Amino acid sequence: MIPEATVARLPVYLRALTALAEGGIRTCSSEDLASAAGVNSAKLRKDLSYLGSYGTRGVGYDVDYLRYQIAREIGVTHDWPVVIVGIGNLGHALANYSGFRSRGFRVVALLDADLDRTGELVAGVPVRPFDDLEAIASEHAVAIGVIATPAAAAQDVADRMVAAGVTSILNFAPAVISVPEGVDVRKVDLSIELQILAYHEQRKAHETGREVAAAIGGDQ
Amino acid sequence: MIPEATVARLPVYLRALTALAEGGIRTCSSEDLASAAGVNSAKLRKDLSYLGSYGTRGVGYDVDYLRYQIAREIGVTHDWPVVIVGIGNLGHALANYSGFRSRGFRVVALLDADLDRTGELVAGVPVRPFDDLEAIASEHAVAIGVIATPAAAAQDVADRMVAAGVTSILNFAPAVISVPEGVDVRKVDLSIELQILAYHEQRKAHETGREVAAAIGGDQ
DNA sequence: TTCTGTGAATTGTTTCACAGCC
DNA sequence: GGCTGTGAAACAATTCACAGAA
Repeated sequence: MIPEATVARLPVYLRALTALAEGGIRTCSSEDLASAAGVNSAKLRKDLSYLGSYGTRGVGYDVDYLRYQIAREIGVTHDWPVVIVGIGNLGHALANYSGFRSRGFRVVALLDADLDRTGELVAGVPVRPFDDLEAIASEHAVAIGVIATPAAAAQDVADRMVAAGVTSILNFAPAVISVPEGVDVRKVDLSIELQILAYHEQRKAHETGREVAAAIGGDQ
Repeated sequence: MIPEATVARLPVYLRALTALAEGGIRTCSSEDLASAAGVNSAKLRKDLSYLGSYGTRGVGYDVDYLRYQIAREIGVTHDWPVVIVGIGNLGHALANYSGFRSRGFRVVALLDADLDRTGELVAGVPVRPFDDLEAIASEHAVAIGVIATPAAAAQDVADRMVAAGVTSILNFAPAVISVPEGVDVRKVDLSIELQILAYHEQRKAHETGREVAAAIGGDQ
C-alpha cells in the first residue's frame, strides 16, 4: 500500500525521468532525480522504496528501467480512454493538450449538451451530444471522465458518468460533486490555487511591513 | 500561524459560503457548511478555529460574517492584479475564466512571446509582447503571475517574472521551475492529475479481479 | 568510498470526544 | 438541548542519520 502523498509524486518522477532520458542520461543518483523533480533526495528515496529496490547502491538508478517501473506502478504502460464533457474554452484547451496523448491517455470523445456544437471538430475529434455518453462509455470501456462544464451542470454530468460506468472523475468545474463509494474524484480549481497564493502574498506583505516598521523604528 | 492544509481549504469554504448566501441562507451549522464544502464537520471546525471564534455555540455561523472573515484572512477583500503569460489554448481559457474576476483577481495583461499575436483581443484584453512584462508589472504592482507557456519556456518566464517583482507564480507548464527564496510557486498539471486517477483506477481493477477470483473460487 | 534503502525521530494533519457557552 | 471550539489521541508524512550493498 503506497501512501497517497507518494502516489501524487510518482507522475512527477516519471516526467523528470522522461526529461533526463531525452537529454541522453542513462543513469542518475537520487540527488539528480530529486532535483529534476523538485523534491529532496531523502523523500525521493523513501518514495521509491515503496515500489521496490530498483536502484544500485553506490551507483544510482537506471533511467529507463526506473521509468518503466514507475509507469507500470501508475498504470500508464497502456493508454486509458477518456471522455471530456463540456467543450467551452477550457474543454477546447484540454482537447488540444498534447500531454494527454503522450502520457497515457487517449481522448475518445468530446461531449457537449449544446447541440449547436455537434459535429464541430476540436483537435480532430468531433463534438457529440452529451446523450451519447452511455454508448461511448460502454463502447470504449471508459473508466475516466473529465468535467469541464459550468458549475451548475457538474453534478448532473457526474451522475450520468457514474451511471455509465465511469469510476474516476477529474473535475474542473468550480463545484463540489458527490459520488458513490468507489468512485474517485480529483478537483482542479484555478481560482482556489490563486487564492492560496494570495494568502501567502498577503502574509509576505505584512512581514515586509513589519520589517519596514522595525527598520524605521530602529533601536528605540 | 495557520497550517498549510487549512489554508488550502479556506477558499473551498469561501466558495461554499457564497453558494449558501446565493441560496438565501443566512445561518448555517458546521455540519451544513462542511457538507457544502465536501469535508467533515470536525475538520471544518478545527480549520475555522485557527481564524478565531466566529461562530455561536448552539446556533452556528452567520454566513455573511464568516464569509467576510475568511475573505479577509485569505486576502481577497480587494482585487489582486494578475498577468498571464502564454496565450495559447490554455491561456485563452484562463483569460476567459470569469471566476477570476469574481474571486479577487483582475487580469491586467496578457503576454505572449509570439509577436504575431500582439494586439489580438482575448476576453477584451489585448495581447502584448512578453517584453512589456517589466513595465506592466511595475505599473500595476503585479505580485502574482500565471505561466501558461510550453514547458521549454517556463523557467525563462519565471526568471523574468521574479526579476520584475512577481513573488507568487501559478505554473500550468509541465515543468519544474526553480525560484529564489521568498517566491511561492504552485503547480497545476493536468496529466499528473489524470495519472493519479489512473493509479487508483488500476488498483480498483486489480481489486475487482481478486474479488471475482474469490467468488469463482467460492469456499474451496 | 559512494549512494541506496530504511528504521527511528520528528513534524504535520485528522479525528475523537467532550467541556463550555448559547 | 444543540452546536461550537479545542485539548488529546491517532494517524500520516517528512526528515534524519546511518547500516549495508556495490
